[in-house]
Amino acid sequence: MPARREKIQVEYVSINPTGPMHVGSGRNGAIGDTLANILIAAGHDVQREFYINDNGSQVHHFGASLFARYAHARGKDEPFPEDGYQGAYVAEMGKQFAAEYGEKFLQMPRAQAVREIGRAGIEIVVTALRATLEKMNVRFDNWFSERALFESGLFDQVFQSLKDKGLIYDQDDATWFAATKLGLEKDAVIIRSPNVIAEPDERPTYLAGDIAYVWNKLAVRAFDRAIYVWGADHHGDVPRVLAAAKALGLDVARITILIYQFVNLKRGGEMVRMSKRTGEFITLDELIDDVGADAVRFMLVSQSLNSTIDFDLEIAKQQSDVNPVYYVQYAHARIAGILTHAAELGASPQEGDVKLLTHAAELELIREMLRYPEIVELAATNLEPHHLAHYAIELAGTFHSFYKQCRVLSSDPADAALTRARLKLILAAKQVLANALGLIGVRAPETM
RNA sequence: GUCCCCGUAGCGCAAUUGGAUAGCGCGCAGCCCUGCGAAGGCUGAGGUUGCGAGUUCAAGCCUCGCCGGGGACGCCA
Repeated sequence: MPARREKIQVEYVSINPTGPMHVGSGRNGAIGDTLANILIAAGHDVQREFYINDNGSQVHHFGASLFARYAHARGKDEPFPEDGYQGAYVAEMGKQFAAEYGEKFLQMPRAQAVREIGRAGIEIVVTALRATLEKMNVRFDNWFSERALFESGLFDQVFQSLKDKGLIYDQDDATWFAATKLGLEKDAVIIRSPNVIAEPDERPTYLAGDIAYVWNKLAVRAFDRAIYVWGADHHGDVPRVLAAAKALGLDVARITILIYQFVNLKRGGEMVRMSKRTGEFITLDELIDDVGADAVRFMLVSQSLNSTIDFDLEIAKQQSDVNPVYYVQYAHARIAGILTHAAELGASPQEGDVKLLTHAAELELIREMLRYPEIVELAATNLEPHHLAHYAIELAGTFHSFYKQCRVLSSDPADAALTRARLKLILAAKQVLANALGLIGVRAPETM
């Protein structure tokens, strides 16, 4: 148990809901969800959150792309936006909308149509994201809308607060956050110039949302701690958010932004170039269907956040041995098999006397099980989910070794007491394996 | 140019925050199923932890400098 039960929010995935997930987001989900599980196991009060970027320019871009595809599907001539989303899924959605809504979006002013179709599209994508994440056992307690930060007036409030502190200024028609006054190297635009974007509600940059959001987390909702899971490409944003939080009077020690490195997809050693434009794009969904949810999740969570993951499709598919998740699951299923057999024989772990467990392999297994709480605490303290995966492998190995050396079931009545003791032992081992796998979000199967 | 991550056995990765003989999986050379699941167990080969200095009783881990790989430095998300 921790010294103090903290109210912790873990926010993860939070990708733009404008397209399917790729493997990197899968890593984010595996990390975040596992971390949340671990913190709960360590005795904390945890809330899991997905931040939906449903505000501003990305909705516009997505909406404009979708509108164009929709219009085409209705036989109308509509120019496709230059920086639009070219993925086939957008065209597919455009067709769906054409069938479902008919002329509806063509009968309203274009700006309104783009906005409405964009929002409708995002809703559909979010539903799809949710389904993909569910497959991987990645769950959330709350889906938080970025737009709400602006519509509720919270952004205006923190903006004013920064302004009062002299940290906001206008230049080149844009509004800037004076990060240099807080020791950073550059200032950053917080509200874009009208020359760049016409629609007022699309002018706030991501930084604007991030600042309002951190205030919402720590001041409004009063979490003791806010943990973010971000990809390496966002590491440059960290100092700005922290600086802004500090300027608002928040204790930055309550904020932890975890940065994980990229996932490279490979096929037989060759890098698979992921490009939304060219269409050579392997979605997380396809990967899960191909490789299996347990294998994908285990792989993504078993490596330290600091190391880049090379995910080779050939290896992951063809040689399942390469993925130790089966090794661990096999240990669990093996125990389940013995227990089933034991029940058939009428043997029971009831009243098993652990004092009879004196074999070196038995003691080793007990020792390994006793490490579990220590590992959970280590992972919770350091926010390092990968320890659980490695521990699970080691526990499975210890069990397999025990299994070879010590027979559990015996038909000899003279062994009855030892059998009960060993049944008790493996029942415990099964539970610990299931617990470890549960934290990782991987199934603990009774049979394989 | 500045900043972040990585470099550990042929390959993929660990190493409980600086501690004793650096571990695990795959692969490789062998061995073990006429009794509980061989998706398993056992034995063996394979390491100057990228290179060079430094700090320390002690460095894979900390500091500095190189080399190599990846990422970030937008009125993009």
